[in-house]
Amino acid sequence: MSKGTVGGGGTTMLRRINVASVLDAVRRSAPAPLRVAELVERTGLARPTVAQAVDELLDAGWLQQHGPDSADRSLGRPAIRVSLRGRAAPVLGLDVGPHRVTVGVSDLAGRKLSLVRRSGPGWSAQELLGVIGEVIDEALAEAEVPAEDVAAAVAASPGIVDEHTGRVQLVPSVPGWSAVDLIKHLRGLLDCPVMLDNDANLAALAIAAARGGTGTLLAVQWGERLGAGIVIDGRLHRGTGAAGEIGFIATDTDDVINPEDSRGPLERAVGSEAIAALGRQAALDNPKSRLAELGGEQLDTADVFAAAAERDPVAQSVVQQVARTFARALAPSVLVLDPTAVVIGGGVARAGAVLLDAISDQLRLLTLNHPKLELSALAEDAVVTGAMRMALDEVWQRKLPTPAMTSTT
Amino acid sequence: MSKGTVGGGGTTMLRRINVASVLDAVRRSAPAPLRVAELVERTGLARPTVAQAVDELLDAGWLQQHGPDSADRSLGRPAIRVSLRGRAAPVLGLDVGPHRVTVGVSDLAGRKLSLVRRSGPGWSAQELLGVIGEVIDEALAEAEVPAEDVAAAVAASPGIVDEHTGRVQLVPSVPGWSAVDLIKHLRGLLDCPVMLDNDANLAALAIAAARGGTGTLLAVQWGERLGAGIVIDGRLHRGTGAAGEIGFIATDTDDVINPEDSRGPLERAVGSEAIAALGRQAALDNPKSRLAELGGEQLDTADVFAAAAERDPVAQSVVQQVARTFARALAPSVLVLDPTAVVIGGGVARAGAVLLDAISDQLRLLTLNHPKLELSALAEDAVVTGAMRMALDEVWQRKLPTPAMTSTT
DNA sequence: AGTATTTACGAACGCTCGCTATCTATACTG
DNA sequence: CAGTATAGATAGCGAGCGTTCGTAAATACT
Repeated sequence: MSKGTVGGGGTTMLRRINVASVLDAVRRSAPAPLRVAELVERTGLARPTVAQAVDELLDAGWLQQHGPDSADRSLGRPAIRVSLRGRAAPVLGLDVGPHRVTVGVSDLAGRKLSLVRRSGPGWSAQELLGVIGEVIDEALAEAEVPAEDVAAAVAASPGIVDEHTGRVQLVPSVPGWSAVDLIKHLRGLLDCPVMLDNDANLAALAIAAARGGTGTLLAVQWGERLGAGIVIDGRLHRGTGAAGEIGFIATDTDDVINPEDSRGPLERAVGSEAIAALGRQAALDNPKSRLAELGGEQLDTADVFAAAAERDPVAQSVVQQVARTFARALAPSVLVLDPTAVVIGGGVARAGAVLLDAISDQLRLLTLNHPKLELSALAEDAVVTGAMRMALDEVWQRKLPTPAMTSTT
Repeated sequence: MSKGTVGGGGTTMLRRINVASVLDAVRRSAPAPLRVAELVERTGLARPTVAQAVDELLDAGWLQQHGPDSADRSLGRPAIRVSLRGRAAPVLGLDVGPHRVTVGVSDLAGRKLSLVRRSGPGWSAQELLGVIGEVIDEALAEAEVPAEDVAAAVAASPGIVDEHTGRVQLVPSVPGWSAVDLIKHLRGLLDCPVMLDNDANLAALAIAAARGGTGTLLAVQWGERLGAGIVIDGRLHRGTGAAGEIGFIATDTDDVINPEDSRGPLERAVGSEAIAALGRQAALDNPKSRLAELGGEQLDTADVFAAAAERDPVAQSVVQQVARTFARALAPSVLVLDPTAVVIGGGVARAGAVLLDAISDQLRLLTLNHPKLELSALAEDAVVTGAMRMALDEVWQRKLPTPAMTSTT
């Protein structure tokens, strides 16, 4: 450890700080271009200082110059305006699932340059690696970004991810997936920092970014499996690496976790598969119900919520039971975390208000401060958006304090 | 207009940064005095820079000069050594409870200057204010610190504390306490920044500081009531203000929270009062047990654990039941937070290994990553220590200009 | 159409600060 | 009592920021 926390030094360090300050100000107002005068205002620096910093950043390729805005009809000499040159450091986000691979490319300002999704009927681990490569190529081509320009990449994988080794534990559905070192594979393709994280974590990051502001967010991904991500003041909470694994919460007083089983008690109780099973049983018990009509033999999770929305009492009772189980499982965490909001995403979130209201009613009985309960607005793009978001954060964290290197492109 | 985001500026800002860097280095090695050469090493600055900074800090009273260490027999001219002058900014910590008021005074380096505790048989709100004033005076006198020198004060109160207004909700045992604006009262006495926080939060802060390092800590205070504090990488997690209220976790599938009741389900189930009641019932049912022998009519919580430690099966079964209820209540939060360690403090923590092992066994069945389970080493001083700690953090945060950019999103 | 006004860019000057290098001070060693 | 090793003080240099003044480019007014 050379220097402590506060990076001091000579005047060149001071200039770095000021350049970083200017760059940061531009980033904050992205994608709106800024005039130099505005930068002076926002950074509190003197004009020559800002001008010099802007020159340097233009040279290094971090900023791009705009012509005067024709719509801006103000008095005096028109100001030149600068904005982030997004292509300076495009980032890659991956969402790798057993049946679907999604790759997104985003520029430095957070603009989505491309998004490519490919579905398949359950790949093997080896096939999956091939598909990943193809989809990455496709997404980069569509975004017109050369592979060597990519500044950071983040991949989302289900299961519990070890932040450091990049290894994945507890993965369902893809045989041999935990043996694959996805990070190493991606490093071979990309030659840039590559990180791997839990899909629920990344979805939470995306949702938190979309909501904006500070506070604590508990973002639940509810599909066949259940996971959650926790974002506190914009930063992901990882714990020792397995934070947010709500799928393993016990629902019954006799439940215990079997480490061999890749699914946890709560997932078995209220995962989408379980909801469908409950619906089928209820339909069998009540053959004349709307639920039985709607679903027939291959009754689906969606059918349960559809029937409940039509006020079918049989379906409503199923939803009630699901909501109750879920709320009772989540309530302790809500009490302990006391989040600003709880957002539900994933396949089950399509159920809409029927489920949300039922959960909200139950949760109100079990918590002190009742957090806002919402459905995720990002739908299935949440994970890949969060992956890009994290990659962007990585780039900024590495580039902001030291924008010294002049990467001439 | 403040300086926006990142603190940049002229050379005077640079000097402030460097001075802060030096001060920070001294603080980190407190209470050990440092030679200038060591400061040069640690800060990475040049000697004249450090020397100038040290001069400035000596003038301002933040540092004090030591004579050469007679024990340090090294060659050459002996180095002058400097250390934090703790009296530069002493802080006050208060632990206000219904039956006991504790006030501690700490110097800038974290050394305890005085600790005064006064107990009484349940004060009214008005009496409590008077007692607080007296104990503060006493503690300040013992520490030989004039009241006007106090740089910050933090008070701990049970109940849920609103960080901003300083109002307290859900306070038991002290009639009219929630109507009192303790912060305002203390500001009248002290003329320095005053903050108020939950006692469990502050205890957690103290325990986290004692443990050191990073990671997530869940610190449970287990007495008649149950509360917990969460410390993530040294920083307290507050949520919207009521984080850590584990006492309100439901234990039964039919439990609901009654907002009128100041005690929650878990407190009613395994609070010290409840443990004693369980013990009494078990003793009645098994009059020949060691538990019944030990406890007699006014059987206490301590008796239950003592009998269990002597392997009395009746008492052990009570402990088992308590541990099981507690572990089942806490397990969801452990899954979600995935803490590095869970530390149990408060009166019940005196039970020792008997309880801890039982909880650990239960928790192992219900969680994925099993956190370290420990007893708090700080005993009853935890809360006031945490209060002083938070006051210190406040002082440092205000005094150290921190240009380490906190890139939040 | 010409002039005044407004706004912003650009360059020169002075100031502060930190770094390098040198010199002086002090105590232990032989 | 000289030699040596370590630490503290001092002068010169360079880098960067801030202030001030002059200049360029557009619009508004007469």
